[in-house]
Amino acid sequence: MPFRSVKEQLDVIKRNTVEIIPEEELEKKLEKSLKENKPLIVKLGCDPSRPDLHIGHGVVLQKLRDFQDLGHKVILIIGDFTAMIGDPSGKNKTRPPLTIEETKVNGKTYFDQASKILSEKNLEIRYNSEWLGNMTFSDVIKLASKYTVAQILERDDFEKRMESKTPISLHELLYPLSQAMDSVAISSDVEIGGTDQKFNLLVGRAIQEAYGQESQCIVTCELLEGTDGVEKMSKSLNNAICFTDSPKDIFGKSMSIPDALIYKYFTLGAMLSFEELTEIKKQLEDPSINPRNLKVRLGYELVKKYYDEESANYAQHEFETIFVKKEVPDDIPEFKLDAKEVKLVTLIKEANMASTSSEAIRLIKQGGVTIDGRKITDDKFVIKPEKDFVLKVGKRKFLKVLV
RNA sequence: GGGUAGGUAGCGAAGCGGUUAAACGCAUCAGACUGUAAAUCUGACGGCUUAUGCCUUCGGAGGUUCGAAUCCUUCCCUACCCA
Repeated sequence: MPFRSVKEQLDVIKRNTVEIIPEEELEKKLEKSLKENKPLIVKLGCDPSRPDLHIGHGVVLQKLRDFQDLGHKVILIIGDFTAMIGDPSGKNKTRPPLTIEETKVNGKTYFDQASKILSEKNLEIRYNSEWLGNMTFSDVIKLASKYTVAQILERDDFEKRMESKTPISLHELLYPLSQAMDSVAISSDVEIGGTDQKFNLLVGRAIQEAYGQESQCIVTCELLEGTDGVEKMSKSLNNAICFTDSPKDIFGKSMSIPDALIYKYFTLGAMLSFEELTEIKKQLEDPSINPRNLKVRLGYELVKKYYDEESANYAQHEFETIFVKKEVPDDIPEFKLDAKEVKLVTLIKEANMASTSSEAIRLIKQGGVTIDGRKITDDKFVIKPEKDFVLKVGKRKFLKVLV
């Protein structure tokens, strides 16, 4: 398949990226690829210890997709072997290592989710245990000799951990090197990652060179803040909009982001076209337009991107019903009640509306529980239902109880 | 190898023999309010079918005591300084 001109390709590649290092080299690679009609090898490393993808990952995956659409070959590396080390980034703590089996399962999950964005064309998946698992100790020593302690310790995470006196295990220092080895193994031309991966990606360049290869170019993408607006998006920080979230959740979570983040989410999350973004920007600056309405649009666009238009409409409708009109949504889970009478606490717990009875009691006492819209604050309340009823626990848990 | 400081609930961090299920902050959840699952304010925040009751928690295991997160012994783990 014919490639587009270098300039056109660069335009696509540059969109929503932070840095291309070094840009001239990428240009040369693209020229060469065009001349020889040979696709570039584009690498993305995936961490199977955290298989829950969120829209922050979406930014990077979309970039990968761009490369696919430009006709290049994308290799997704499932870091099943490196997961046994645990990437020291993100959390300033040593991560619990995973077994190879766990990482295999997670890798599959990762891929399933990633295919919401990636195309099947021009895609290859490799597990890095394939080559890292076969390295002998002397191979490791050879690899380790290519980089210095001072260079490794330059990495931001390590520096911070040294400062705060949190432990760094020796094997964690090897993480950037093993990731670099992946680049050597597949002779990647380009590696993509979030800006937090910059260090690792650069190590890849150095190690490839040390192994007699041409260095990869690196393309970094912006990180998306989580719904709290402060920390970067991460499942463990509970501020992530995940690929696997229900349309309802994606919508609701979008509504909960701070106003300042609206534009960024439209750009990086929903990835609207340039024209649409300009329009959004204009609306954001217009004081007569309620930012809430833009968030409604955002929620809609995100659901549309990750599900479809119908789900988006539905999620929006549900949100309006529950939170604006404060009504019961159309579609709520059902629970068949067998007994003639039951304590409310028991029912809440058994229907999984609360995880413990203490929690159920708390919810009742705090006025968070209603039956058919009637607030129940007596924690000893016993239900003797004659007909079906709707139980509401907290803000957004509904249950239709069938008698 | 020598020394010092530590390991407390989801996280951070007080407490250092009794009224301590354990201050405080963050996170979480609920209520009020609203433009929203935003912000703010208020409250809850170990478990038990609910009890001025019982059970389980302060790195692990023992011990002293009427009583231990707090004292002792021992083991495990971490950081820092010196070598």
